[in-house]
Amino acid sequence: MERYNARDIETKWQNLWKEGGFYRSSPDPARRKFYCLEMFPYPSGNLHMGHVRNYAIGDVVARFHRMNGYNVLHPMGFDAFGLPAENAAIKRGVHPAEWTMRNISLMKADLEMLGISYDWDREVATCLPDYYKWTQWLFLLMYKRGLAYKKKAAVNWCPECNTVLADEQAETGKCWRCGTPVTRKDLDQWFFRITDYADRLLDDLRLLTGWPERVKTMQENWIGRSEGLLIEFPVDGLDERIVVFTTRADTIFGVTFVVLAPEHPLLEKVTAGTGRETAVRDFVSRIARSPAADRASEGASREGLFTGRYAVNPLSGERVPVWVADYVLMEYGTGAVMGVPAHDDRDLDFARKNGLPVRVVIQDESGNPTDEGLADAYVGPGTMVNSGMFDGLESEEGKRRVAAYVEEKGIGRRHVTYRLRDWLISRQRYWGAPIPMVYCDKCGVVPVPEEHLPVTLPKDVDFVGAEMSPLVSCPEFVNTTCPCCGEPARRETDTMDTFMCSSWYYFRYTSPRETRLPFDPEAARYWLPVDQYIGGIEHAVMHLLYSRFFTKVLYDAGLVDFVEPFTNLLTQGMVLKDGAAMSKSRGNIVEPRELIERYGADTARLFILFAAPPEKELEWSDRGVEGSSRFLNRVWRLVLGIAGDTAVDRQRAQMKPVRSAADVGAGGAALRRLTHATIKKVTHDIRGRFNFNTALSALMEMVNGIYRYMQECPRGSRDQVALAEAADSLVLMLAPFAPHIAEELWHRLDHAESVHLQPWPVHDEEVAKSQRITVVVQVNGRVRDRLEVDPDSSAEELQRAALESRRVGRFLEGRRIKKVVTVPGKLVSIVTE
RNA sequence: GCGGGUGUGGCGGAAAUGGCAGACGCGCAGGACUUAGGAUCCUGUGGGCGACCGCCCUUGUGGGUUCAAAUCCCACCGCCCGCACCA
Repeated sequence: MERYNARDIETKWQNLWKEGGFYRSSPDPARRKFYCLEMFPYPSGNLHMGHVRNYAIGDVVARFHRMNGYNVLHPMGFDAFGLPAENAAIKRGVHPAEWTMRNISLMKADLEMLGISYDWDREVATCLPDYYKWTQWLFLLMYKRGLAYKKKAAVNWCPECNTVLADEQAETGKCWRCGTPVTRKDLDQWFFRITDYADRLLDDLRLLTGWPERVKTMQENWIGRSEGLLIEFPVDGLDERIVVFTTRADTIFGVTFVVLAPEHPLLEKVTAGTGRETAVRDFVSRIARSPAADRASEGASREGLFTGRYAVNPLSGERVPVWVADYVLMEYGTGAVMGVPAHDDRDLDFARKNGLPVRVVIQDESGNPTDEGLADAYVGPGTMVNSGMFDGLESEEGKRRVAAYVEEKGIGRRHVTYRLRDWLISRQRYWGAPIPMVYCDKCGVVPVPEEHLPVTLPKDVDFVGAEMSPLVSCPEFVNTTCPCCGEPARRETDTMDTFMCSSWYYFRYTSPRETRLPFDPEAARYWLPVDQYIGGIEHAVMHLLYSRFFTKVLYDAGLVDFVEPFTNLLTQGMVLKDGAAMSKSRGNIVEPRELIERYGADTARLFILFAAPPEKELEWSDRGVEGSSRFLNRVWRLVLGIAGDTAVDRQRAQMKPVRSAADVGAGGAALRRLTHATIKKVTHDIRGRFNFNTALSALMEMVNGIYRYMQECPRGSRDQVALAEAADSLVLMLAPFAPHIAEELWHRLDHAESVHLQPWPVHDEEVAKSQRITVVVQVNGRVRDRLEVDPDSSAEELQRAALESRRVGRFLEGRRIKKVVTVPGKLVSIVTE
């Protein structure tokens, strides 16, 4: 028999699919659409296993839906702006554009080699002018809507990448890309007012029923909505008020000090005239120099200094000292906190270090804690004590009453604050979309008019690393004329965060050659939102939050009619080897290209889909790969054997249900049952739950079953109808997983059309149903016998059969039956005394 | 610390709603075919006992609910991930 040669088959079909434009898609209002999207890659030059897994999963989803009659959009492109290209330019002298475009073609070749069903006509690369023109257009949209603004702020700076980072990109005090601890820098930067959308980004998480709970929780925590109270503390001896934010208004009588952040604008004024000016200034500059990561960690020292000034507790009238300390962050709340050491861990730590008093104002039912017996801060709920007119109130009620009181007196108000900060989008790098703004001495900051877009990146620049965008030293780029007055002006030299490019690419795919707008609203209305988005969990906050924000802005601008871009989200697990993520330094990398060259794309895809469910981590196994290869070989030989079995006239069953007993020969009924039960199981596993591993195991069982049938029935007595149906069904169901071998075998089974254009097989419930099923009989919870019965046996019949069983009888001897539970189709459970 | 996840044979992993634990695959053992096989095909494979007839134990640990628990409840332990001075 002809051997299975994966590589030959794969290149053959890939070429034919390409020529036939097989996976091209266009809107068709008459058909249900399905937008299947995988996160597009950064073109680093080579595909890694994580990509393969991502795209293999996506391809099953896309192909499955196509076979189920959906009009499927399945595009691919490249997130092509970014630092590695620029670093390559500095290191090796290659131009970032050249480096990137070469990598794109390399990766595209890898993707094609995998046989993923992309509509390549819709390919986008974010670094091309006809794409980034629209990224710039969207920046202008943000600007017009008052959502883009420039401000000087202390921002995260990565000394390795030589650029600033958004908060989301410096999550643990380290650069998301290179892991270098970030430092603080005061810079004039462009921001997007994502905080204006904080509530909607939070509330609309409820709409995302197709998202993993985990991702929603991460976003919820990141947005960090917190309800509380702003309260003014007048400064003793000055006409100034320190405004603090607190979520624990019920503890206000426990305030024994007030703390300002080192960057607090009032600090200098407060300190002035106290004789402590120098000490405070020295302290502040020392803190400013320390790494941001140190300051932002809980284990840090909590250093502070008395400012020499006092503030007045607006409720108790008590004078409390004003301190400055590193543990208070200017970025959160008001940059000032009221110190309640008895009921806050950090305040207690700080108070103990600095000899400040501690006063308990909340106690539980048993009157704890007390000032004397306080070991740890008591942060739980309780009753207010030592709190004047509020004594005796339960803490939640106390919060409300204090808030009402403060608002009535005009010394504060209820306030909601967020952890989320505005999105810093400036980058001091070359390889990004230029921010389309111009600085004119006369007109100030002026946006580039839409009709002048794109602001093109100049090709000739000096990349030698500096702390400023290489564009600064490119006079042809910088020098321009003011769009308002026509006088000489300077261009903005920072480029945009690449996350901006990736926040809207799924819109562009719907009409990638649109020239009047970033996307054709008509096409977007048909295709969007994305029905299934698939990618890594690492983007849970960054990319996915930004994309949601963009979508909401586009909605507000009337460009789209939905508020969430991704209806269903699947976060695939990592690919591990020897228990750890594949990495160069660890030396545990498996190269997809080598794998494909050795076993073929179908084997590679099959193994990845079989080894673990998509959401879980996948432990790589070279042996497992061999197993998948063996399975495909088994399928190959089986189907070819059936196709070549000309002993009897072959009839195509075409999934028609059995009409009469005459349709089915010896053993044919059992084979048909296997076929239809497998169709049922595989369909269910793919559709609802993406359990590709169990779907594949069902196909393996089916193959085993067909082999058994062949072995049990000699050549002449086989049921050709049932066999043809089995082979057809098997190949059809294999098509989404291993598209090349399925296509080849489909043609070998004498079908003229592509397997990928066939409808997904439908099972017949009657045929799938077993004639006999096993019902277990338990005595006192232990299985004592198994009954082979008709699936429709009634409870009474089952019970009678169970009690008649000799095996069961042995365990019933001398005992009285107390109870019998019968579940038809499942079991009979007998309980004795 | 807070939030989320996870724990099942030698390994990857199965067990829709509580109802035969260990599907499928890998590995291993034995056999068949072979000059040979690391190809292919059969058989066996959680642990223990035992006249292949079976019995007992077993889903991180300890309790509980139930005729029945990997699955539900309570407490604990391990590992993984995210956030982490957020007032």
